[in-house]
Amino acid sequence: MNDIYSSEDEFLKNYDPNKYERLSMTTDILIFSVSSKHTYNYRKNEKKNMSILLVKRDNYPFKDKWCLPGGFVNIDENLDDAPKRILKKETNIDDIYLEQLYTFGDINRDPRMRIVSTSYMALIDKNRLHNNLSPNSSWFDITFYEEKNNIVSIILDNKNDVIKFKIKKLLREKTTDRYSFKILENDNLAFDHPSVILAGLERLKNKIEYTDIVFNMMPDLFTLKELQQVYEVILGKKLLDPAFRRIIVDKVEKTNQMETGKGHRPSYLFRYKHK
Amino acid sequence: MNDIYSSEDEFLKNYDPNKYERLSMTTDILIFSVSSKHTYNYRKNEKKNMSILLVKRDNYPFKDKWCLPGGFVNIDENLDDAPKRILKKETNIDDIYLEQLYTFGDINRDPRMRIVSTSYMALIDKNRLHNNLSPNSSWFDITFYEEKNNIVSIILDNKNDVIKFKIKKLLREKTTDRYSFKILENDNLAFDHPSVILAGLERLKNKIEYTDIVFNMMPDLFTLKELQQVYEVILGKKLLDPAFRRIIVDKVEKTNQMETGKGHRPSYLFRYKHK
DNA sequence: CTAATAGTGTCTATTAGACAGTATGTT
DNA sequence: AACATACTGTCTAATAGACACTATTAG
Repeated sequence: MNDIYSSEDEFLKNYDPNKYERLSMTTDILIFSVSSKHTYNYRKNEKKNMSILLVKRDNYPFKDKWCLPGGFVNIDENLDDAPKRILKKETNIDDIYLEQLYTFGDINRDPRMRIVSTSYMALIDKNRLHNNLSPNSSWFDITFYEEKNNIVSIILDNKNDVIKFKIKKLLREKTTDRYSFKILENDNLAFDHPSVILAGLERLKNKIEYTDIVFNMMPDLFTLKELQQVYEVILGKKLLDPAFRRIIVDKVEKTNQMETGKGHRPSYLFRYKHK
Repeated sequence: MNDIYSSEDEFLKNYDPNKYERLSMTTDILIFSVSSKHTYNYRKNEKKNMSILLVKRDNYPFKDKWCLPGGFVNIDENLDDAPKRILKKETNIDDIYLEQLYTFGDINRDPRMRIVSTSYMALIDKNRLHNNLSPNSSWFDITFYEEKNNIVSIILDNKNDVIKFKIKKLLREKTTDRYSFKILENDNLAFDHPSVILAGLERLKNKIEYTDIVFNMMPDLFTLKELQQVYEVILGKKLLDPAFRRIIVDKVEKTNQMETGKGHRPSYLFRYKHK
């Protein structure tokens, strides 16, 4: 086993890449955005919601089920470049916020063969797409709530299909990993993608508190109430106006533009203040 | 490309796993622990420090350099099981805290071939090992400090060898990923392991504030000052005694045992209070 | 005018930071 | 007694939570 070579070059020349059986890698991308639910009272504000882009599979495995956008990592492509390539293909936009989330590598997570998948989370302002989506993809509104016993229910809805699943968060005493999830119920989402989505939602919930990533999902100009609603929907709780404004005030700058056409006092528009 | 099959079974039977060229995966493990530096004044307390276990490579590539313990992921092994197997081999202990850190997958990160590596972070109380280490591995004390311009200097020292490296944290406007690092200087550490170590230190620094993971590095019984010193060395700053005690008091329980043999007032010993 | 929301002032409660004091072992 | 550290009391500063008040628009 420990063959003896006189130099690194010689070693590399003789290296057998098949000493360990090789595997395939894919990447799955959580593309999160914010949606607005229209209300039929002209006075009332729209309701904000999180949404996620899913793709309908037109091929086996999991034919006709929904799944996260993704694909194989090419052999001559940096791991990080795979999600960028797919994101570009899917949205036709280059500069999208993207961060690595977690790598899922259970033996049987893919029925085809051994495939390890590194998931990424992308945040985008949906309006930048101008409905410029590939035909088999669709935005799903996200509703999620935590029941007792560390069970999380997630509902995805694109007005035609509703996808529901439940996941139990496993808290082991020692090898405690945040993303150790067990899928309890799942109808229509392919692979282990329910776990990936939950991992993403938890990352988002966590990072929104100590980073500025929300602004990647906001348009250039927004009201503070809109921003607050995005925080609220991600954190799953109401925030008090004065407290929220105290926290956010250093991150945004007021413009002299205002909303119009609302049946109530109009709000100033703000933009993200890069530091 | 879109072959037509009448069923998922038929599709799987005909699936060609070589449609995409396959690659190898490895895992690298950051095994963190706490060390104590003896002082030659009988009155003074020992100084605590973080330490990390490194292995001297006895084979190419990077022969005779130090690296993180790790190895190839087997084709019939869950991704998470690879670090567990290696950790068991390295320490002969089963129940070690372990969490996935990040997956590094640049094309040329390994001179042998295309290898993607998922790194894990393990936390252990060094005393559980009873110096039961494999002969080519060694604990290195960690010193790190952040210079200006997002440059971090890290020094690893095992009293025989000193390993120094500098890393620049890249903050890109859009695709901002925490672990986008550029290695500026590096003498003696193999592969991209400097980046892996920095990623681990940052994760630790972050998670110590909102989780109880520190206790995985502590012995069963410890003084509050020892615990405080571990916090201080991970966070890189001094903490005030009363403030620290206020925060920690709910997580520990006082025993009726005390230290002995110190040239000053002895401290009560505490243990972690699992909730 | 009214409904609905925007935006602010201020009081209180909680938490964090700072410092000084008292307590207690070994040599 | 002297040293070094353990541990606590308390004051102050900063932050978070709560509520109420004023402001402003479309219809």
